[in-house]
Amino acid sequence: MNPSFYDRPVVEVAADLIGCVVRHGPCAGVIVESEAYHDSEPACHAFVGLTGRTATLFGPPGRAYVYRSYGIHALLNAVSEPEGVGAAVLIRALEPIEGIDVMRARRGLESVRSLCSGPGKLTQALGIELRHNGVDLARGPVKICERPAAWRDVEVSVDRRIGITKAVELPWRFCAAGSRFLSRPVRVGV
DNA sequence: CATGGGATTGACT
DNA sequence: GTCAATCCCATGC
Repeated sequence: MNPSFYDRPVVEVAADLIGCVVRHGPCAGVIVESEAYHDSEPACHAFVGLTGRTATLFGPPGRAYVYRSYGIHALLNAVSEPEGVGAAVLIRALEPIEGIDVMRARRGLESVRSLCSGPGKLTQALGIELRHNGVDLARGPVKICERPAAWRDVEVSVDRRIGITKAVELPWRFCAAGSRFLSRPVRVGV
């Protein structure tokens, strides 16, 4: 996927990434859940401005932003919008499609449904770590590729973001409608 | 230089 | 439902 794909409003990118494929080595999965973050709202790390931590977020679109959460988990984001704007799409869940036995070994689990059903889970399953911060998602080793044919016309549901304490009202969470591989169900009603 | 707060998960009541 | 694990980094003294 070209950098131009990411050089757009981050909310559009987040919605369009549903159905696309994340690859790392022998493992791959279809993105079924994503969230948008933008430096104009306080839930985004880039809200504090340009610092050592947020440099990747303000960098060129189409790179990976990987950071450690709660001291334990690595979370994968796709940097979006033009260079100079701090914005990224958090990849929150995948439907595993390749390298499932490798994922099982890394996660210590059998259930395919639980391998990638959360932002910390999918990085563990694919072997994505902090050292992948800044890699070009078009070149790898961590890559994001076009939607497979079966996902071309996937229906996307919208919801509020999960696990944040600020700007909770923004409807910036996107899910593949009806997917069984989400980190949490889509909230019905509002 | 010390401190505190997470874009989470899994284990346990 | 509750709660601890554990590390990076932004902030403030």
